[in-house]
Amino acid sequence: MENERKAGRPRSEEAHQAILSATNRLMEATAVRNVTIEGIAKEAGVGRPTIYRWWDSKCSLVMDAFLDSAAPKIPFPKKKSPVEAIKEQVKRVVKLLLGPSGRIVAEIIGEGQSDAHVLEEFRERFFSKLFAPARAVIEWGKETGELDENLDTDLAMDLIYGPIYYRLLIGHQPLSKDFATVLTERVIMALKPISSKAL
Amino acid sequence: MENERKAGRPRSEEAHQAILSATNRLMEATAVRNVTIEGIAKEAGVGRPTIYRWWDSKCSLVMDAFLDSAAPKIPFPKKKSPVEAIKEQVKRVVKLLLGPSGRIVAEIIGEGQSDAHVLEEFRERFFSKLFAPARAVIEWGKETGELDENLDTDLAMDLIYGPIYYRLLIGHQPLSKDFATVLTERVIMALKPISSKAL
Amino acid sequence: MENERKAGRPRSEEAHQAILSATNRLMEATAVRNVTIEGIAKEAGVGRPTIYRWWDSKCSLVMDAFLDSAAPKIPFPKKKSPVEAIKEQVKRVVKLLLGPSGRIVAEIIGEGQSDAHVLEEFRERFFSKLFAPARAVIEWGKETGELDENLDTDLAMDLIYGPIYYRLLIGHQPLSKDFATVLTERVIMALKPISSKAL
Amino acid sequence: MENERKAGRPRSEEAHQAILSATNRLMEATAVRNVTIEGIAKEAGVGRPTIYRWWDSKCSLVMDAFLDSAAPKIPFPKKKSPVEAIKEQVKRVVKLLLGPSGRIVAEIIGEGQSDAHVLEEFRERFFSKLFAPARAVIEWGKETGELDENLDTDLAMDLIYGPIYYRLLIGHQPLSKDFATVLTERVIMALKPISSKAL
DNA sequence: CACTAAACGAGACGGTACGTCGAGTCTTGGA
DNA sequence: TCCAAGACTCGACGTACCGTCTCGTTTAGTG
Repeated sequence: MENERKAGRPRSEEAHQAILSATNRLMEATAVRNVTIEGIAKEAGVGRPTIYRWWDSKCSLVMDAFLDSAAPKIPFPKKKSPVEAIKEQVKRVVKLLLGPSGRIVAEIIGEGQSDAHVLEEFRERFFSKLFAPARAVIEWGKETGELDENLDTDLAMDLIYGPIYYRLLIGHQPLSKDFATVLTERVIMALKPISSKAL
Repeated sequence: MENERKAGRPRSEEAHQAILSATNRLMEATAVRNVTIEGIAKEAGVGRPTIYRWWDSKCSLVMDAFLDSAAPKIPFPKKKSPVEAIKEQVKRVVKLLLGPSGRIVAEIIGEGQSDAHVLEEFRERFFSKLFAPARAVIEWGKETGELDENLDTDLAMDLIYGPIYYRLLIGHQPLSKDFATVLTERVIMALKPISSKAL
Repeated sequence: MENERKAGRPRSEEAHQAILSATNRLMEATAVRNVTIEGIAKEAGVGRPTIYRWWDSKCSLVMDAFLDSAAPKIPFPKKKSPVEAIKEQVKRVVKLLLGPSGRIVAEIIGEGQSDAHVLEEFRERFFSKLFAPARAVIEWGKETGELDENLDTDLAMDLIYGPIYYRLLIGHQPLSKDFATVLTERVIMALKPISSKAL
Repeated sequence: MENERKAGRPRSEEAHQAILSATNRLMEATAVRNVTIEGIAKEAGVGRPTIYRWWDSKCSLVMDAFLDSAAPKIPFPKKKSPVEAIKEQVKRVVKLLLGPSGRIVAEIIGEGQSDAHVLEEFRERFFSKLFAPARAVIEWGKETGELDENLDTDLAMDLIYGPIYYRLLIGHQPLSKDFATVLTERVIMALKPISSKAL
């Protein structure tokens, strides 16, 4: 009833996966920029039209492939306090970006600068998923009073993660665990209730 | 003495400028990604080899062209206090990035994600120049005591400008004058002496 | 007893005819060369494999379709004399080739140049059928003495029909009724008993 | 003065010849139909665009290649009489078509059935050149009175060469030297003055 | 003042990858 | 068992740029 496909050979899940994993292999081996549809087809042992049948651009394929494999699960551990939770999460994000995913994330964002679709997909499918828990923690902090209740959550997110992506993308200074530590220490100061200053 | 070229037709400054301005015109018209050497040559009325003679890649040409024209001079006005100076400068940077240069900067950074040269040139020729005064202001603030004297200047830079570039590059939230205002208000809190905490 | 098919869905005569007539429609609309199996399947509302099940190549399908519809019946009228009969028949062949079938015949022969099967099928199924009566007339003429009794029938056929197909295929001069007339007048001269020359 | 090309790298005669001879090699090895631009490029060690720069279709390339190499010089020997000359020339044409050129000629004509350009080029560049002398001989025969002075030269050409190409293209009977002989013997009868009949 | 040598425009070169089309095969579910 | 639908691999298509390579033509400065 809800089955819309009436007839026809069903999509080959085998080919589908072969394409995704070939894409991932190539993304790890070379710059995303230099990954070509042709190369993916060859690596996957698949006809090029098969790729074009299911993805309308290299970008959506790259996104799919990235999310399919590297798509990082950053489990958000319940911590005793919001501040502790933030510290912990920043550590994990930095750790993730220090790994091979970091370069790929950066390159995808890079591609996105000249292709709005990529950026949009990236935000919707990777970003918002990854950061939803972080937003929740900030809200939690605002409720408990540990963070300024007037704090704009979007701004808070940018204060925390902006510097991280900044370093990732500009590369003027390396990302590192230590950076994560000192960053959070400082940034937390900006998130606390202003009243404390009044003391 | 160091002049090695003895004879021969000297480099045509005319062609040089034609190439740079053609590049700028094209960068404004389309994505940097889609600017081609071929297109530049045609637009400039110049042979392709002439471009390759003087630039070894599209990227360095793009950088040169960008710096040649759009290269923003952000004059750093002396202000009564470091904090005021920071606020003022952030406002100007955001204003700059809101203009047409913003997209180009973003695209260059984007290209840089798959080409280390671009990123390096970008940092050396645009970035460090643009932000040298900002660093100076932070140092000044540390001296006057308005900012924490133990503050790492690099970290401070990232705290201030990270969120801006983050928004520029990810596009999850728009850059705006208001953002500049609230951003600095918050971020300044993170830069102040921790002594207040000692209370 | 001779029915070997025990069970299963019987062959759809409907589909069979749909394919043939779709092919004819397309052959009339475009060059045989540009008729594709894909196009036929779509036009006939039929799956591509169904076509491959019954015809092993586009060529045999095209032949079948051509014979199925356009396959010209050139009824051979009994005439008082062999020479009259030849004249009459040439007229009819030319008339046929001047019509839409002419182009299709030419195109099939054209395809045949790079595919021996086509040519063979064409000869066996179209050609020999069409020209069997003509051969009979020539034999008749040889018997009555109107034509040279030593005349090789194959040669005679080529003398008569060669020039017609020559014009059809090369196109250096147009086929026409007049051509048919003058052609036969001349060619008959070559078929008569040589003895007449001895006079 | 008549030099129109002002600047730019001149066309590589090397590449030009490599393409032509590669095409010829492939045409001899496989059906013209199955010769691909890609294959030619590879065989010639040449980039595909180089071919497209100079030929707008496979057909014109094939024609050029054919004329470049196989382009048969059928020297027309002066004979004592027109009839002898015709016999001699028919022999040579048949001999030519019996060789490897025959198949290629047939295939080109075949391609021409679905592409008017090919046929036109074929007629203009191969056909008319090849047959100009034959026409001259017929005219000569008409002048000397050996051939019917009222004979239409076009028709005469078709009577002579029609049967040959007919066999070449239909393949119902083989071309052969003997065929050439008996053909001319008969066909000459049709070309002689009709007056003989009056006797 | 002629000569020389570098830089110029033009554009052809061998390539790579693009996105599309059609061929012929294979695999479903339904009739 | 046959059908429609349609996904599959394969390979050629014609195009856009790439970066390199001649060409013949300026155009300074040197000898």
